Amino acid sequence: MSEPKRRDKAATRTALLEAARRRFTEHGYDGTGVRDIAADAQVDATLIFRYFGSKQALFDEAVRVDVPQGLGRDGRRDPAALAGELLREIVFTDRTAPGAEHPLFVMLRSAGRPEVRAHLREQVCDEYLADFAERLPGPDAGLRAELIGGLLLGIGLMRSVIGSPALSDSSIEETGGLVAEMVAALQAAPPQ
Amino acid sequence: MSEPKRRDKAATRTALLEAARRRFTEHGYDGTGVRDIAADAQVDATLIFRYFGSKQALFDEAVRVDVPQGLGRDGRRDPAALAGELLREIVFTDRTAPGAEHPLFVMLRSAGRPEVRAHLREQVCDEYLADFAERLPGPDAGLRAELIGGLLLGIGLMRSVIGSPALSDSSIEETGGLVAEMVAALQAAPPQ
DNA sequence: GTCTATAAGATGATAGAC
DNA sequence: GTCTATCATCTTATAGAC
Repeated sequence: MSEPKRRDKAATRTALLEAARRRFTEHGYDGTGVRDIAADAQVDATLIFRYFGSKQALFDEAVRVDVPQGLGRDGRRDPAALAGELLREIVFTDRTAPGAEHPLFVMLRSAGRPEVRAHLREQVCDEYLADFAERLPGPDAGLRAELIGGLLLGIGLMRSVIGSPALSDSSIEETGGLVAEMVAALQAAPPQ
Repeated sequence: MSEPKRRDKAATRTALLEAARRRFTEHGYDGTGVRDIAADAQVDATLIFRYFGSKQALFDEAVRVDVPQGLGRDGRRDPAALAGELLREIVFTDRTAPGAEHPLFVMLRSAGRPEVRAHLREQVCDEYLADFAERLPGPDAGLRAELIGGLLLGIGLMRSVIGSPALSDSSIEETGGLVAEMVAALQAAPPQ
């Protein structure tokens, strides 16, 4: 028998991070124990504290995401195209991959914690939606931008947590085409 | 000093149910302890087991909702009007009221539990969205219906858990007008 | 670099006194 | 109809042996 364990700090860390992302995504922060994560990663639970300090710190690192700055900032993309990009980046990720669910949805499932909610609002409203508000007409541009955010988040929710049949099976082209129409309508809508 | 407590079974039960709905909505199933609920309701924690049997049973009763059957079944309402009704019923409830958040969002925050997810999918897809699919054109009517579901759920999410500024402050008329435009666009969209 | 043992506290749930 | 006391189990986290 070879070594009983991979004596490799980096590999252990990565394995823990991926297992954490999977567990937190599926069961939320409170529903996940450090023992569960460690078992999935096939390492000892105490290593979590050795490498990350605490369960909370592991969570923070597992859901950390760098929002792609200025998604269409150089080009003058219209809102529908922007929405399409976000749809691909956030919603239509390959969820068969190791820790592939987008961090936004991991946070959504752990939104019981106030700090997680604050982080979520910051990221969604201030980072992702800022570009939309600039490109939408009317005095209610902010509201329209948030409606687009709600649409994208809702689609992701239907696919990942609710598991609705049609959306879960649909291709990004199919869904993206319909979403583009909805966003275009929002752009054309008269002030309410 | 008068009686130390309201000796009233019905009142205690109701108080527990309302406190449970509030707690479960805000902190999710796992983030809520029976002691928390009892403290909010100002009764003893053991009464939860006396009246409901278990924490899980209390949760089930707290989130039970009767889907209004056949929302526009008698009238031949179009999807945009139907969406408006759901928006009012599900999203724009008065959240200052006692246990007012719609049960769907309580479930969403406790979606770590598989049974809750199943219940959620059943209610959203089979009950709420069935009426839409019938009224939408094209071979992808089911997909379009789920997009509407995602939009409504996403809007509720932005308001309740994310707390996005514009949507949270908006009136149902304002938001409803924009939602109607988006749903109409979905109705008019060519098959993808 | 990894594991054993354990601390210190919270959890859901029960039995029985009042 | 309500409360006290308690159980068994689970939690995060730490100290220290190997």
